[in-house]
Amino acid sequence: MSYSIAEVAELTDLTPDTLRYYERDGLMLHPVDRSATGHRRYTDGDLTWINLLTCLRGTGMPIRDVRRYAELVRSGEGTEQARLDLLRAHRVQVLARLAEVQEHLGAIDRKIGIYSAKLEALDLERTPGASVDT
Amino acid sequence: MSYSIAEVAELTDLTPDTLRYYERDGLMLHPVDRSATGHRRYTDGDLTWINLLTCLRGTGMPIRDVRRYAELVRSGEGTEQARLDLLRAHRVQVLARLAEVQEHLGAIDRKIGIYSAKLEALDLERTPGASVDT
DNA sequence: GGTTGACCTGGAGTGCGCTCCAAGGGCGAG
DNA sequence: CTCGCCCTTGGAGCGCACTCCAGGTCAACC
Repeated sequence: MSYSIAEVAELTDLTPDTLRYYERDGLMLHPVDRSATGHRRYTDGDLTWINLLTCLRGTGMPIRDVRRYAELVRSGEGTEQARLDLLRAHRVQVLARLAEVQEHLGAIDRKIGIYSAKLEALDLERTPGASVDT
Repeated sequence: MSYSIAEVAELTDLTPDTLRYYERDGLMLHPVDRSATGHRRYTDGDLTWINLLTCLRGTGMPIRDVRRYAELVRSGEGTEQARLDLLRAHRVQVLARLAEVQEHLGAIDRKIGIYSAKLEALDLERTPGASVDT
């Protein structure tokens, strides 16, 4: 099975431009295969890889680190420890970032609570007969 | 109590440049007070506000939306519903983003698990007498 | 044979969020 | 009086990650 760039764009939620950009920038394991007319033909293996790219990018890994990871995989056996180190380091960063976001979100939630209470109080004022339990 | 820009930078983990940038860009509620010599003097109220800015920015709200929120607060009473709407919309986005990151992170964790197992197996191979429980 | 449409390439452009810089003011220490 | 320091302003520059464009190739269809 092989796919055109438009099909892959559809399947991965990336744009054709982004797919070409990733390839140029060394994020793919190999240059993508070409048809007789020079059009890209993506394999299932390519899709699997792009999926991993998406996970790394989607968790905020910078392009340059993704490229570094791709280079390690490309280098083949013997780089497993380095790959693992890279992924683990990234994992630590993501967890830290998640914790930070959750903390900030907590503060925002408290703010939302304050505004909600304020507005509800105003509502009750305007409709004095309304039930307290709504 | 009032603070120099350097002190605020220290307290908020922002740079003086960023603080000036936020002010220029309309993210502050008011232009910051100045000393007789034209130096910025931040109040405790300013600090509280910057803290909120940090929560919004730290959860990924774009500058332009933070500015919009600042404008609403500046406009005073009557904008509470709009502020609440803005915060709630942001909250929804943050939760969606968090879920996405967590999903991607799960995939990465599985990858880490695979590499860990692989490398552990290799280790055992190299040190045949080692205990299985380490 | 002309047109359409998908794709190609190299390179320029964009939006975001800072970040840095040059030129200058004011003030205390030596 | 000079030096060093902290601050001012307006404006330029930067890194990131795309995103867009011009000009061209090829195959298929009318």
